[in-house]
Amino acid sequence: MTTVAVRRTQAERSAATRARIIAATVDSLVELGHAGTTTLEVQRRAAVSRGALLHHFPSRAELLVAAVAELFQAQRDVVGPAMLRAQELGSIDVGIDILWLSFNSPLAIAIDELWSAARNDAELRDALARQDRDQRSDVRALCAVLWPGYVDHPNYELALPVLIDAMHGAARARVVRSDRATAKRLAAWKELLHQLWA
Amino acid sequence: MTTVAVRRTQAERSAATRARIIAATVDSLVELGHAGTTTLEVQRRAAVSRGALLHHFPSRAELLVAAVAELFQAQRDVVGPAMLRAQELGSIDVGIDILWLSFNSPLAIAIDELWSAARNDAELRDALARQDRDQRSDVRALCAVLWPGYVDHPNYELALPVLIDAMHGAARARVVRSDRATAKRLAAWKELLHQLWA
DNA sequence: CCAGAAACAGTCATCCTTGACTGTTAGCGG
DNA sequence: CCGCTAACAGTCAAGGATGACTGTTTCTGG
Repeated sequence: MTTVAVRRTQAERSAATRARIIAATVDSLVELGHAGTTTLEVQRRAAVSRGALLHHFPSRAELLVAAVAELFQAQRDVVGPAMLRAQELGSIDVGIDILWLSFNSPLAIAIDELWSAARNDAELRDALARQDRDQRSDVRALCAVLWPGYVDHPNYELALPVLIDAMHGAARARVVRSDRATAKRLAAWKELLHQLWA
Repeated sequence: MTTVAVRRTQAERSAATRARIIAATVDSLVELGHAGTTTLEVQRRAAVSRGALLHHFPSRAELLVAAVAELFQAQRDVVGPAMLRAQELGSIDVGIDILWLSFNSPLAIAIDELWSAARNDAELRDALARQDRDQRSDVRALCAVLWPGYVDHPNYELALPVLIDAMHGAARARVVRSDRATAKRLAAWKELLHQLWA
């Protein structure tokens, strides 16, 4: 019984394996957190041998850093579709709902998990700092699309960072709070922007 | 050479050792994070034997839960003195500076570290959820003292949760951002409250 | 003053993780 | 078609963490 596998170039095989490994890493980060994401766990989830894993990522640190880059790219693909689906762009309320999505994706959770680890890992911290700068630009651009009518409002630059920080904080606090509390937050943010951008 | 140690009751000895262990745990949480806070590390810092540590806290989990309670109590003692030192209570700016203190103490960092771990530890999560409720009451009471002149303002209830969430988010983002960014945040919050509570 | 319990001390087996190491296969350039 | 290299497979040693276990000291109630 000979293998009748589809012939693939080495580059294709390699890329596929690498992608599987990173996807497994992200899944593990979401489900088990940074501490639970051992190289063995990733290896199991990706169904690769130890040799394959170590070949692509010589150390656990390099694996996580690679995951950072991947997460950043994937995060971009989360909000875009939501924006396209939104009928009534320009509304404060719809904009906040969409923006909140980007803090709720599994990717955001994985990134958050890495932030925690970064406090004691200089290499990871640098990687995340660079990624954070890029991501902030993205978010700013996103907001400009969400609320084109308000970008020139004198309170626009004031409210945006506060709103984003608040979402960060609320997303984090969700671990120990109820869903109802989160819903209240959403309402409060909408009310706040309505007042500030009146 | 007989020991000439001061005679202490068992309860005193026990309490002292227990306190040393918890203090060491908090220190380790701040310096090394949750993952780095092993029972061995705590044992070394507290200069106690393994038997002593395991006697007071049979498992690592119980140690961390005990640290939660201790942290909560200690957190209370951070802001109080700052409030007393403040000359000009009632001012928005001073109030924000003081409130921000409570997010900068080592204790806040340790608590944050435990929040990260709580996502994968039900026992810890429950302990933190209870503590979070208490702490939120405390913060509300603190704000009432900081801004007695605004508690009846129609926007008071609206602004407070947003401000606190934003501080949470900013405190967390500090890991990957500059101090200058933090200073900007402080200014923005002040400006925001000035507008909302005009 | 003494029996017993609480508070500590020190050691150990077990488990887990990590990355190094050796062996094998599949594709690519010449 | 052939030698080489990248891609993968599987095993292993070293280190560290955890909690169980046994032994010793210190206090307290009767």
